[in-house]
Amino acid sequence: MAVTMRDVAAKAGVTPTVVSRVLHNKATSVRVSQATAERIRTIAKEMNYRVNVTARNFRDQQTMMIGVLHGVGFERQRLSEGSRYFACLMDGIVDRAFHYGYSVTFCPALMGDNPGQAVSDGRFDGLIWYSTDLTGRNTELIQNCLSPLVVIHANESYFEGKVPTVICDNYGGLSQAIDHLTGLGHRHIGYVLENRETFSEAVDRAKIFKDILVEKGLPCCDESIMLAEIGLDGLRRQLRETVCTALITSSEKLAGELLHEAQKAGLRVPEDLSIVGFDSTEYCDGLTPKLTAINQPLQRMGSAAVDLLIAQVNDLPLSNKHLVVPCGFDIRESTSTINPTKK
Amino acid sequence: MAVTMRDVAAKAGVTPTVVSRVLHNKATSVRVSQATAERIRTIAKEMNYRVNVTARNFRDQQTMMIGVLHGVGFERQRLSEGSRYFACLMDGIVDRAFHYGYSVTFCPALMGDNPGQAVSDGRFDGLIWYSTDLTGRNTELIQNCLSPLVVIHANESYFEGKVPTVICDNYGGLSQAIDHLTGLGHRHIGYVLENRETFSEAVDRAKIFKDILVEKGLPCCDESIMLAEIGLDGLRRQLRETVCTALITSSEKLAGELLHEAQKAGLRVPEDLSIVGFDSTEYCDGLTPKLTAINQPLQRMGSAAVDLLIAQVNDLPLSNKHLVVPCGFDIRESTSTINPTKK
DNA sequence: GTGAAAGCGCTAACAC
DNA sequence: GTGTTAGCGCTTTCAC
Repeated sequence: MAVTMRDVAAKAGVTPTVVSRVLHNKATSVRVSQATAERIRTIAKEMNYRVNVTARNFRDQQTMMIGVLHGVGFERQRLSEGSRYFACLMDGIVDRAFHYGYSVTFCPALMGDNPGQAVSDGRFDGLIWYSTDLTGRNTELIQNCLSPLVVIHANESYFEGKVPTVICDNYGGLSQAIDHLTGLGHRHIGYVLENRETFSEAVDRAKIFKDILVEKGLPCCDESIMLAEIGLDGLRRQLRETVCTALITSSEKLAGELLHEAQKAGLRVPEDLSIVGFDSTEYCDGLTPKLTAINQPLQRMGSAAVDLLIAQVNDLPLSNKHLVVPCGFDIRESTSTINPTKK
Repeated sequence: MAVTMRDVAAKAGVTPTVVSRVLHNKATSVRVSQATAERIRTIAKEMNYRVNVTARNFRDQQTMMIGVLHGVGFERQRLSEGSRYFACLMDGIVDRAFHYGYSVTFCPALMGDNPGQAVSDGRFDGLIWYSTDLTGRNTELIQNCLSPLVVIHANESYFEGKVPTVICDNYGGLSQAIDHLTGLGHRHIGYVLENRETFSEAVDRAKIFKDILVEKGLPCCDESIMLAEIGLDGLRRQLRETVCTALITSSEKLAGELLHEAQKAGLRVPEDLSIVGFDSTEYCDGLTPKLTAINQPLQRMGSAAVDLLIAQVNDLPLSNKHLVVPCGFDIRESTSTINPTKK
């Protein structure tokens, strides 16, 4: 097997303690003779000794690893297909974790149906929870978790302010989208979200959306909020029958599906219907037409979550443990003025 | 801190050994009285005991983790931008690793400039090396690595057959591309690769490409192989002056850049120039025109690498430790018959 | 300046 | 059926 410190010590005629001091002691007060130190270093090199980081971490009761999870009730997000939501988040998380010298791990126990053990057994110094579902079981898991953690897509009011959170400025993002659409002449604007009440932030955005409509004096009725029934006749019917001339969706993934369904239903986008997505990753550029979208700065949010997490792990003071990151707005091709020939 | 086995044992009036047996022993011959077992289980539950997986793994001298790295001399691949090359590989790796119960880790020590320590210090049970550079320093690193490993993008002949490898069938892939192009009437076909000799497989493909041209009796000259000088006048000059009516690139990333440069140089694709990429991820669908590409089955290659790795880690016999995965060919929009009006 | 001892949490081997 | 011992590799505390 691999050569250990004991082996080096034996060959150098000293104890492991000395070897440890020579090779790993942080600067101050090494108190080993030059000669011994030199000998040990030479021998270590000859024997090709490498410290066993796992053993050290075990002793130090740390792992230098961050775990990533989404809670239960969902499939793991794909990196290779569809929206780049998760890819953006991961790039942001990994960038920042590396900056601090931490690893980032995909763990089957964490991403399975029952992460209860893995979230608390010490195999991760901290966790980043990018949860779309902040109801029932997931709330419970988060609250009972023993490891330091940060939840992305939750705001301060979740978890009674006890758990650090990162979220984008949904109000600001939706406002920009609505202003853009009204600027193009739209007045009947709808919001479409996944037909699952467990998509917590999508639901929150619906509420915010309605508030903004009211504030701006735009028509706001039952029909302003649509639950997507992707792939079903229901959705196409909704699309054909709605009075809305423009729709904002809760995610770019949903916008992509909506776009597809609208086109299958014979609607032209943006001539007959303007669509605005949420997220605005490169995925939007690949759609036809390219998707105009509220820019949720996912990379920055991932990085910010790591900052919050590392501060927690190291007991650093946090001036604010609930981050709200501003949204941008990226105009592409899926929105336009209302076509007077509609219907 | 977290409650340990010792705590449970104390409360139950037994030794940790018994607790370990009751809670974790695999089925057979537990040899603990029903009563004791029940008592221990109850107490463990009450105390909310969770086994410390890190400690167990340390004792077992394993980590259940797979590390991913690309060797030195490159930046870490982005998941969120450009080609989905790395995203596909990762999805394939993670899928299969999870199937075996292994975690997959991005480790800064592994992805930095000097992975020498991390590749061998036991923090990973195995490594997946997706190396574009199989020259000098990286070859050395791979050969001196103490952890089990698999190299993606290397063929049997690298490392004297000692290191397990996964690669796509470059000959088959390039043949399909060339057949497709000749079928459209092209005879002068070029191959474009990154202008870096360290892109080992890109260089290998150039050789294979020329062999195929010769086999099929197509013109093959110095100009058949072009070194990309993306963003420089050089490339545009190459594009304008080449006799080639169709180009095959060593990667979809390069094809994307080439497409861009060609269009900036005033060439229409595919009317004036047909372009075929390599890889064929969703990235190809997002380009304009959509990129026709040789399909390197990256996800399957990632999964296959994990299979090879796990077999190695567990000392299972391997009938073949050099996998060659067949390529597909995806016709999209960037190839067509030769436009007689060219130039 | 160097060494001995102890312990991180767990489990396998070996008593009894 | 249960306990004792020992050790995975490392580092810190304390003694000399």
